[in-house]
Amino acid sequence: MATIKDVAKLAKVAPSTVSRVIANNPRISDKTKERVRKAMDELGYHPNFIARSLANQSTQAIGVVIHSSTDKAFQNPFFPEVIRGISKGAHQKHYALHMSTGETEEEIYEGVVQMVEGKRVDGIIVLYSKVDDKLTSYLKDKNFPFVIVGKPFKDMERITHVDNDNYRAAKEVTEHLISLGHKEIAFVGGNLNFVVTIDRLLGYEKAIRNAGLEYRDDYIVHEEFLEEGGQEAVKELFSLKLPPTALVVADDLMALGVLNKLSAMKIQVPSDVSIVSFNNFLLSEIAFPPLTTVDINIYMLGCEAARHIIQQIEEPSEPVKRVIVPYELVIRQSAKKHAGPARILDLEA
Amino acid sequence: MATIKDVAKLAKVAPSTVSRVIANNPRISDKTKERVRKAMDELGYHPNFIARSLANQSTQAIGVVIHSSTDKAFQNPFFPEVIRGISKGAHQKHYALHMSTGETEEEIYEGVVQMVEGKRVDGIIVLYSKVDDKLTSYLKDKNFPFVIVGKPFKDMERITHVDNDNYRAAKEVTEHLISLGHKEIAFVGGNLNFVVTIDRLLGYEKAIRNAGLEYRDDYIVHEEFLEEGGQEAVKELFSLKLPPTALVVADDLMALGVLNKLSAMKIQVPSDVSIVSFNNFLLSEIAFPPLTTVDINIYMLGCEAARHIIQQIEEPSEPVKRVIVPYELVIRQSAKKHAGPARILDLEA
DNA sequence: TTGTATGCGTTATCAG
DNA sequence: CTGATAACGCATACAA
Repeated sequence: MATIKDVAKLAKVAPSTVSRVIANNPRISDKTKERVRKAMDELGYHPNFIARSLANQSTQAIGVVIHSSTDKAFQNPFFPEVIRGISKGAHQKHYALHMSTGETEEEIYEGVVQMVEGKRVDGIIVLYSKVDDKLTSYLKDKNFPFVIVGKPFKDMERITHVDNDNYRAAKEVTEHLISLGHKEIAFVGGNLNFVVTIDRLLGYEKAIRNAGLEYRDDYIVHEEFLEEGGQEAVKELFSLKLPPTALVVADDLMALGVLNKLSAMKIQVPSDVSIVSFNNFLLSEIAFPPLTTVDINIYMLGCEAARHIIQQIEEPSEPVKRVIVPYELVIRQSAKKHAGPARILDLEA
Repeated sequence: MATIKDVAKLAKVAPSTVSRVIANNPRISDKTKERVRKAMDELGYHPNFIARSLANQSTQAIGVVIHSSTDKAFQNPFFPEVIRGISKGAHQKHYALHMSTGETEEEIYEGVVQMVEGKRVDGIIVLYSKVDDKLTSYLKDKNFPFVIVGKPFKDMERITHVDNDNYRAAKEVTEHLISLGHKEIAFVGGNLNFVVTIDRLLGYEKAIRNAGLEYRDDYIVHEEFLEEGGQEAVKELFSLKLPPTALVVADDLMALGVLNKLSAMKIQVPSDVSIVSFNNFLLSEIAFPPLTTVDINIYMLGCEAARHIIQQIEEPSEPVKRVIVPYELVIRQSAKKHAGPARILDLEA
């Protein structure tokens, strides 16, 4: 394989000159540039990235960290979509992606330490945010460039992150349900260790309280995924003396699970119960009924994360930033005006 | 940051000795090993991966190539699941993953060339297989280690690949439908440029012909995704003089789209029409009705791909291999015995 | 069993 | 504008 020296020899210049041609250094005459370039393709020369990285102390690669791959939620389409966004942002600046996953939390932590200490990446994007995360603390202590997709559990003003305003989105979506005449609104969320779940729950609560509705603990359900356990959860929700007429579900995939259980229980959506959820995956459009959902713009989340980590890498003095990606309520057919008993109550009032 | 020299100095040995300790070279006395190790953690030393790569001519990283990220199919859960498998296989052997994506086909091709020529990876896993693929030819010509997930379009016996027997799976699943009494069976597939689509179509055809049923062109529909266009496709299928009573759908996500259109058209699954599909995503279980589908074991597909590319990297004389991952027909509720007019025909016969 | 010297392919510093 | 030369951090052949 041709090296810089071979090119130098063929073009009858010094290796350093070739290096400068690669960098398109303006202090090289056009004539020699020409000559060197000719030699380069004559030899099919491509610079060795590893050698360059060593000399440069920069890899042009950004590390991507995802939570444990054993997690069922891993099959969530959030992942490919955010990667797609990251790729876009990274590609523009000629950065590549580097991943080191593991099964256990400890394994992934070790993997990240390896990539940081081993200098395999210039910066890191953490694709989740959870309570008391060891990794975040490590990165912060090391003062290694990183950004979080989501809201940091702590040190928010000291960690660059890109997030949606999940609190407001949840509030808004709940208010949407309220404006539709619903009063019995339940919340079906995911793992409370993730900050996003907390935010959405809080937004839901705020809307409920603002509207003067009762905030009931038995209307709050948390499930990793709507399989066995979740089945029970939904069943319980609808065996309450006062079952909900509407559901705020934390994620489209979960909403799909809810839809399934409901169908099995002969409960119709949206005529018997309305559902709104989050994320707007491709599948939320092809669900039946198509889901009314909050489009959180996952692609942009990824793209911005990439742009900002690169900014931080290339300009270390860059201040900490909080990037809020806009969301949009996409009205489809899973939520509609409440037309049950509660309405009658309305008329009586 | 501490280097090997600092450790050497502190432990009062030569740098080369430290290097040998890292490699756990048996020719170093336990006593000095001890001393060096102590120095290592005293300094918080971690080897520099880049430097090591340069000296070694090996990066311990494997490149992962996915098809154009603009593709809608990118949101397909196949992706995270196969990555999960790859991670598993790679992690065991201490390999990391490297990705370089692009929007256009040309961009991703260039990205791969960069990672190959730039020596950023030791081998490559190509996560798709399509007709006349430029990339495959390049890798083959370069004689660079790579494996394909799927069946190579050509040079099958000269390219290591891991695949399902999609032909047989499709045949079997079609026969399942036939055994259920269906005679009007349509095929809803994806892009015919992908070998997997071709294989599944062929298996379907074989089963149809074996059973002495008519192979009808108007029963074959191809859609990227069941959005606008697909809506039409399904509609047309069911406006035929003799509409199908069962559908073989090439992918669960598409099946979900079909389910949606059918619901909208008031066609019931499985009472009016049966559906079987492929992949067994998480969502196929939570669809309504839960999908009868072929579990192609995506995780194992990824895991085996990783294992074999690593084998090929570490043992270049390793022969070309064809790895067939088993599939399994998962019977759920989207397909059942045919009980319509065709049955009456049976009785008449 | 350990140390010395050299190379991996670039970039950067300093002369000229 | 261009050429030597020294890093970058580690591995390894050869010596001892």
